[in-house]
Amino acid sequence: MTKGEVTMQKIIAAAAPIFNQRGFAGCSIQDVLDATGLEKGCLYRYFASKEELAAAAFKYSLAEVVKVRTEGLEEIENSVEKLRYFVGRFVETPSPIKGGCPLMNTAIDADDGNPELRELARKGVEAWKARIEKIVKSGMERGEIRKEVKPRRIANSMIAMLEGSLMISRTEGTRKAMKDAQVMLERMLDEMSTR
Amino acid sequence: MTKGEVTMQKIIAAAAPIFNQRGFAGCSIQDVLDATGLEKGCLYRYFASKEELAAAAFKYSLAEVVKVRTEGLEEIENSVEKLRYFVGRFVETPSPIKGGCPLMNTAIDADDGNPELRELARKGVEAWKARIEKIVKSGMERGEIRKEVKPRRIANSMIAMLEGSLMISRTEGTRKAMKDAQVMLERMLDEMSTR
Amino acid sequence: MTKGEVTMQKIIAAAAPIFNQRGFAGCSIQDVLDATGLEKGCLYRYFASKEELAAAAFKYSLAEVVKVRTEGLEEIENSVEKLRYFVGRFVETPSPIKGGCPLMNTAIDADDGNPELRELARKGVEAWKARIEKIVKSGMERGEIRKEVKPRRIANSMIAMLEGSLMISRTEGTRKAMKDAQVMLERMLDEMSTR
Amino acid sequence: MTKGEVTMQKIIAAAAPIFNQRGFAGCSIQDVLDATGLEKGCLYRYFASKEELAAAAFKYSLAEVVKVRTEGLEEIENSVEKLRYFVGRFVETPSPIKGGCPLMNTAIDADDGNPELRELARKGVEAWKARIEKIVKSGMERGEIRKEVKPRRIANSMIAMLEGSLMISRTEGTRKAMKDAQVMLERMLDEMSTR
DNA sequence: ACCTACGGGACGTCCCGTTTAT
DNA sequence: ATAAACGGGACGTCCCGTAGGT
Repeated sequence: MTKGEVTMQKIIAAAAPIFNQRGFAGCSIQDVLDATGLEKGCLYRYFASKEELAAAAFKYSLAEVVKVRTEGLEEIENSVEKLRYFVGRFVETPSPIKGGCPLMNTAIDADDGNPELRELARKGVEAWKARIEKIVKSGMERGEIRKEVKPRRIANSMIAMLEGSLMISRTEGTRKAMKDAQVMLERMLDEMSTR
Repeated sequence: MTKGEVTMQKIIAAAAPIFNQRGFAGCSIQDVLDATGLEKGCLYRYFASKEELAAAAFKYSLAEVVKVRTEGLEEIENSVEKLRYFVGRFVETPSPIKGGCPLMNTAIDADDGNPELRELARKGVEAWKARIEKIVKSGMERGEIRKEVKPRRIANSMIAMLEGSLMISRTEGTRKAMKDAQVMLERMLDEMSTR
Repeated sequence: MTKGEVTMQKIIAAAAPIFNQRGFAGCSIQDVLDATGLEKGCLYRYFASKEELAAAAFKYSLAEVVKVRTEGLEEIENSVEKLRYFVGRFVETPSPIKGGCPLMNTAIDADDGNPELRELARKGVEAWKARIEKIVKSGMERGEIRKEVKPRRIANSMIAMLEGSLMISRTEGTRKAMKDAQVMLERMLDEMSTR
Repeated sequence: MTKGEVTMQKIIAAAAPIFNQRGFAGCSIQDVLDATGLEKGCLYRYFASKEELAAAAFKYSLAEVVKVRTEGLEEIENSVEKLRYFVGRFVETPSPIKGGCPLMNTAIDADDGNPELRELARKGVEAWKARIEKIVKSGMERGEIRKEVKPRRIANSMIAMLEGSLMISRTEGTRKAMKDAQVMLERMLDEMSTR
């Protein structure tokens, strides 16, 4: 890793929580510079524009969040348990990037204007859904999940419930909504299980 | 309504979709002015600051959204049907203010900084939850809803599912996620019903 | 004086010693901003470029210097005494603008490039020479100064001696060179006097 | 002279007029490079910093100037003639380094900040003064110069007059001021002569 | 209600001085 | 000796939010 790459990563890591907390329009390049101790000329060597920096920061944030939320997931074999584990992990683990879930933040923040960010958020949701759908499908093949279940609907419901309750929890400043979501989702998982 | 009040309302109505779409930091007072045809000096006769304008715009947006989502609700007597109606209405009726659900937008946008807006969003969520909880409780009293049900959990789940799926739908550009949410919520309502 | 004019003067007064000390290329707009407490956007409302600001600052510096050096000059009637007074004043009074004589500084600093500043310095020297020449000529008319004297040569010699010795004094950090110049110039004045 | 020394001298000779014309802050290392056809990395093999290069360039400029101004001086025996010759040479010979007298330029340019250059300029003035004082003193010993004369005052006056008039001449674009200085200085020399 | 004045500050470009690798 | 990489930072434009004056 060259010195420049280190610097670039440093910038991204510093920018990620700033963009995640304050949104694209709500923070300035100067805020990022202050957080890194670097100067403008340096930053613009690595990122052609604020948009590009925001995109890199979002990718980083999303990767960090995914890493933390899926840690230990592969070691579980049973698909229902996998989903249950995933729900628990989401509910218990706070976002490693300050400012909450970058996927939701960016989806909302970039919804109008900033097509690049918007597209990245879209892909993030899509990949998440695909991952859940795959688990459900494989569970059906393995006979762990009932045949009538619609994988896409499960994926949408899980994500919606988790993100939605996260939003409520953040505005309320309590974890209650997330706990409620967990109960409901576990009930859903029980119902679709063949056991 | 005096002439001044008309002007004020005109400004608010113009500002609402702009703030809702682009967020507080993402749009300028000039954007609002352009939408009204008025000039800066005039706006400052009615609103002391951008924050104040944004707060007024949010209150307006929220009121509009609540009106549209609860229209016809009071005419339904059965509490389960009431909730079912509400879900349907949410899923089918787009936000009357451009830019999606102002509650979610503002909750996310104002999460860091802008305490006034943040507080307004909090109250909005709180009121919504209270309304649902009240319906559930009255349903329990009326024997329409099973006793084991936790009103708060129902409220949280409904709102989380609806807002979460709304977010997915917006990033995807499809209504699928919302339809899925509706199916799951109706299933939930069936289960809690005494019938 | 409008608020803007006050601000403009504040900027000029802050910029004058900075440019005078560090030269045009040797200082930055930011240095001036720091000295005023203002921000860039504000400064560029009043000055279109660094060059323009430097020109205004130089004009101000020169005017201050001239004011201080010629104070009390008009009350003296005899032309030789006038010149003597002027020499004394120059030797004893330090530049009111930090950084030494702005005329010499700018003449040297702007000698290559920066034609506007260069021209201002030229005019400054010209005016100074003209003033001295005028005193000499009037002295000749009044019979106080000998007829053979060449006014231009007196002007050139006085200015050269004063500015040259000022330069020496500054590099040495002593006032000796200036005192020596004073002695020589007074001797010169004695010789050209008819008394 | 090794190959490296040749390169070093080439750089210095190229840098001298550039620094002398534009000042330390007013020119860039790239300007020097362009004048030599070399590349940056190469220059930094010979000079550790811009300051160091500027110091070397100044030393070179000063040596060149002194050489040219004192050429033929030693062959003159009479001290008054020596001084007269010196004045003439100064007035008639332009600086061999473009941009005027490096001593004055550097004295002004480095007056604030850049202590190394400042010190070099100081030493340059000091040496010049010492040289003139020595001639005066030896003239007094030899009986060519009157006893009442103050060597230091003569040195200061000569340098001040010459440098001061040089400054005037450069801003005016005429040689008049220098010629006037020459006349005055020769008159001064006549007066101090015992003949 | 309009219009202009005002100070603030973000953005991005350019290039500088220096270091490193070749 | 060349050339690319690196961090620093100056410059100037644009527009923002706000205040006054008309």
